[in-house]
Amino acid sequence: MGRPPCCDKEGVKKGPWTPEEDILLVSYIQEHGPGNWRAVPTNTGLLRCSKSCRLRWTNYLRPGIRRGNFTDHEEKMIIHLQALLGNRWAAIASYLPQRTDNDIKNYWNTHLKKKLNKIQSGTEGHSKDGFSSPSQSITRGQWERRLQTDIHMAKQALSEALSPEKLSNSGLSELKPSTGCLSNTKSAAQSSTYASSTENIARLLKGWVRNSPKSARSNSAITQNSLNNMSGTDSVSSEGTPSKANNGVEQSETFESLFGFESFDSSHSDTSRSMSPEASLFQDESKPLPLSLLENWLFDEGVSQGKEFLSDFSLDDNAKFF
DNA sequence: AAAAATGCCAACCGCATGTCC
DNA sequence: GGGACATGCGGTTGGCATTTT
Repeated sequence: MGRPPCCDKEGVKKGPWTPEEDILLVSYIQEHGPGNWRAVPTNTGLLRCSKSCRLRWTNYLRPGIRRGNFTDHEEKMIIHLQALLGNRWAAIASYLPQRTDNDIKNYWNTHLKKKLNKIQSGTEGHSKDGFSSPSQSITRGQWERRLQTDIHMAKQALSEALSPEKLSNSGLSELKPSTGCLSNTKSAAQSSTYASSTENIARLLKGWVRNSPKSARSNSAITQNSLNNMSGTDSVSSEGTPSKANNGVEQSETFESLFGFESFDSSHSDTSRSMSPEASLFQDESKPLPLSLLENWLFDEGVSQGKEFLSDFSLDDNAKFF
């Protein structure tokens, strides 16, 4: 059966975090950087299990998180990615660096699933608008060709995007992690329905990011390790990561191309430009999922449903409903 | 105004996966 | 190679907030 869960210990507190706990956690991470979660409860005196600490940090406290108010574009991204990837929320979140997997999952379960159900039931049997049920969709060969075309275009865009001249022309080389982080934190505080206590913590984090490049760097290493695989790579230099940030922006465009997005909305542009350290790392050239990987996966047996769905549910069609 | 119903989201749980010795 | 431990991920739930009756 394996070992008992870490949270089974007696004296481990559960339930909502208090501002005091948040501050304890943040100040500890400020000093030591994220990671080694096992040691966090002991070293901070928090009566929380390590998992709880990690979750609290990654889903709530870490800088650069944007909360609430999903934009139309984000909605479309999520819908499309969900069709592509299924309920792989962490993978989906890697394409929306400022959103946590938990946030996206919640949003999907509470908003988008219903929306889509409504749409699908409303259009069932009506193939006009190009929105028919999967069972009567175009043939496998047709959608595979369509998909291959998309992927080909995306690859082309990617290679263009990653060409040196494009990278140096993007004007993002002045991007500094701290500024990005600050703006993100600010926007998070503005747009969300945070409890005031959490806003305080956001302010605390602002100061931290500004004052502690070392911490900011370590901080960046926590996000989406499975995808980023950033072990030992100092991806964020003390002066920021112009090239990688650029890659991120361009890759977003590439992804946009893959999905046929016409343009990112302003909020997305802002996100890209004011990217937090971890956000820029998300956008490192090795992540999110490389297209080739996605491509391989797409042609894997198990995802035919998603592909069928995609073939019928293009973003353009979908956009009519949002 | 109060009770009931519904929505929403932070947090928990347990399994999967990665890493280290 | 394999066991123990640490971390990540996705599904689920508890409880607060909001809306409806």
